[in-house]
Amino acid sequence: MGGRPPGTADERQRAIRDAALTLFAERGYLGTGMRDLAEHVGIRAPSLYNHLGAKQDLLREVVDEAMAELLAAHRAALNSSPDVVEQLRRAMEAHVRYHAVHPREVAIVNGELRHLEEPAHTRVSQLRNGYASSWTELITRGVREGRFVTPSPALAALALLGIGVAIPLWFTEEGPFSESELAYHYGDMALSLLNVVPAAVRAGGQRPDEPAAMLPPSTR
Amino acid sequence: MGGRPPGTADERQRAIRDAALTLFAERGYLGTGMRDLAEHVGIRAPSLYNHLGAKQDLLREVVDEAMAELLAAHRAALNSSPDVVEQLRRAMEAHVRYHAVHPREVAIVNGELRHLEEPAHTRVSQLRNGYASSWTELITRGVREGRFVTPSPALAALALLGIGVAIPLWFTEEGPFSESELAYHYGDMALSLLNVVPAAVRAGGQRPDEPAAMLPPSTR
DNA sequence: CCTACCGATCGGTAGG
DNA sequence: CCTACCGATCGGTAGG
Repeated sequence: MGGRPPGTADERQRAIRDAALTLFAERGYLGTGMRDLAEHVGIRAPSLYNHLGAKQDLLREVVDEAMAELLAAHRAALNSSPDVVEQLRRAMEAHVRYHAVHPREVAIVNGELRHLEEPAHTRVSQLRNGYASSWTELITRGVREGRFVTPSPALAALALLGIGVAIPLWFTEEGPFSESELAYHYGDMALSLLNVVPAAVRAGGQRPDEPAAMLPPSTR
Repeated sequence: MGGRPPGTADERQRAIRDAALTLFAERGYLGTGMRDLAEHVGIRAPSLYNHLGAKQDLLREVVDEAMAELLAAHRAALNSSPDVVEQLRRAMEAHVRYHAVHPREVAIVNGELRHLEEPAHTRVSQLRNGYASSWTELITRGVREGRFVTPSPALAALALLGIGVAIPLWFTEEGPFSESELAYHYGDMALSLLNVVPAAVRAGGQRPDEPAAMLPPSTR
């Protein structure tokens, strides 16, 4: 059975996956050798092939898991409330929280996707496009309901997505903000960017597309 | 003197630089071989070394030029007006415009910087940090003057930077927006995100940190 | 899990 | 500008 440092085959596989996450994020997919990966885990390179079929499998598994978790958090945010403003806030918090908590996954999904072979590349690209479309649809609905004021829901969606995407780029050297501070403040910023019209104002009978009193920076 | 397809040595050097820009952006620094570069230019790989010292030189030159142009556009925006709101708008427009017009340079600066060797890596990293600091200082000044309302100038700065950084990521397949539309709309969004207080409201004697009437989406 | 090793490809040089 | 070629390193396999 298993030796001492190794542990079970399952633990090994998780250790390899974690090493891939760290090294692919730090050095890139092409910049990471199987020998680097093996050394990180404490074995020799050929032994890795007892746990995986090819280097490419590691990239695919890491990217698949990352996309699944991001999309699950997004769906949960959308299901958390019937109110479009609250949905937007929670979706932004989930987006920011994911990017802050999973910098390695984000770096890989945003930077190494081109090294993902077909058919996985096309499949993951469609998931990403679907994510962006969901944001555009959410904002479009908010505009239709008179709660958001923005000239282009698609551009606003890309702006909000970009805010999250950049987090790991600028926070490589452990910044001064916690994950929750980031989520909270960026949630507010998303509402500011969309010029949110408070429900009370709408109910008060003002025309929705008229400039309305601004929310204070924090609504909690 | 020069043959026909080649042209002058200077034209060759520019052609090589342009091929590096395209290929480093598309396939990454490590994913681009000297043979790929040579083929793109129409010569054999060893002949490249009549025009450059090493592959690394190409990366350094591309990154240096990109940073210089971005920073020059940023300084021009800051010098365009004494008004902090106008400075912010123009800085955002310059930021967005650069990222929309130079997707290859942006992809390389944001994705391949880790392959830049010292001392260039440290030097360029400092330029980037200086750029981010300039944004934070601009927003801090706007808050101090009562023109912006935001709980953290640093986080707001990172958000605005992120909006630009993501543009080439999501616009790989030629989107439906022009460079000028992007700059214009994102300029507005930046002002919304910062809860801009119009100069007229300030002059009217309201307390600067009190929630004020919101600007309409476009101020032009 | 290891050692030994393979064919391919890499950046770059020699020499003209 | 070319052909010929070098040493190093790559992902992966053989065989136990």
